Amino acid sequence: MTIKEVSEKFGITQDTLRYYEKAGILPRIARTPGGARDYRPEDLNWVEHMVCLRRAGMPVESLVEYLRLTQLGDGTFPERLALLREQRENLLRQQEKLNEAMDRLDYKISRYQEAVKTGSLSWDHTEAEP
Amino acid sequence: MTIKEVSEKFGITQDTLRYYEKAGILPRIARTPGGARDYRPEDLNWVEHMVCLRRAGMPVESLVEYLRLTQLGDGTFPERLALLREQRENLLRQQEKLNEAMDRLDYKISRYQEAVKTGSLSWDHTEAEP
DNA sequence: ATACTCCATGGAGTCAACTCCAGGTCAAGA
DNA sequence: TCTTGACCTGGAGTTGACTCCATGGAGTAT
Repeated sequence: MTIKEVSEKFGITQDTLRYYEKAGILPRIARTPGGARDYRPEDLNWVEHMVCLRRAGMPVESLVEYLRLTQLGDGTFPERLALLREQRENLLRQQEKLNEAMDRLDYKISRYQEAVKTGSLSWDHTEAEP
Repeated sequence: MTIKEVSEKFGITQDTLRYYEKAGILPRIARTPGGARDYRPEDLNWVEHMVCLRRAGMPVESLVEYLRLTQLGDGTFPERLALLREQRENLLRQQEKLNEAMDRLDYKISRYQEAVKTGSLSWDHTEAEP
């Protein structure tokens, strides 16, 4: 599969794919005789995995380490497990922050809806207008 | 309240607080006769609000607009509502990405746990090892 | 042979959001 | 009065993650 097809399949640019490979979160992709990247099915799985984790905000640096361990073979299962657990904790913290912000937004939205309907905002000690 | 106290209260640096003010996501903070910032209780509410939304990844730019509208008065309720709704959509999308990544991590973690126990990883078509 | 399109590389540039720093003011304590 | 510590400002520097660009090779259609 060409880089163009892969970039379209996953909705990221070709530049990003090349950057990921250089950065080390994708393995060295096979080349055609002419030198063009030729993504194999296993590569696509890994690309999808990385794209998903990146979209959730996992740092490239951690993913580099993860690929490195994976390529070192089965002996690194415990380290990989530790790394994934740590990242899971990070995602969990991120989820909490999102939920907190979501609650705030929902509260504000409901207040503004009210205000738009009645034309004024009744005072509330939880308000934070400067 | 001094900038030091505020920074400790919310776990952000003094530099960040000054940056937020300059960037326009905090209102102009009152000063002591000597020129030092003196955060009032309403300021603290707003700071908390901004810190919470920033932690969830809401862009500074949107928050600037939000503060601007707020300071323009009650006539901007509809715009503020629209802005908050838009940001709510963003958080929702972010939540979905997080959930997707979380599922992947959990799956991987369970597989690695198994592997660490048995000493090997049985093959699985959903695997994405490069 | 020419043109066109896709792809490669190395390196520079961009962007958001801080973070750090130099040089200076101010108030309180020894 | 001198020192110390917290604070000020404007501006430069950093970080992470891309994104863009100039230049050049390959493969295909005319």
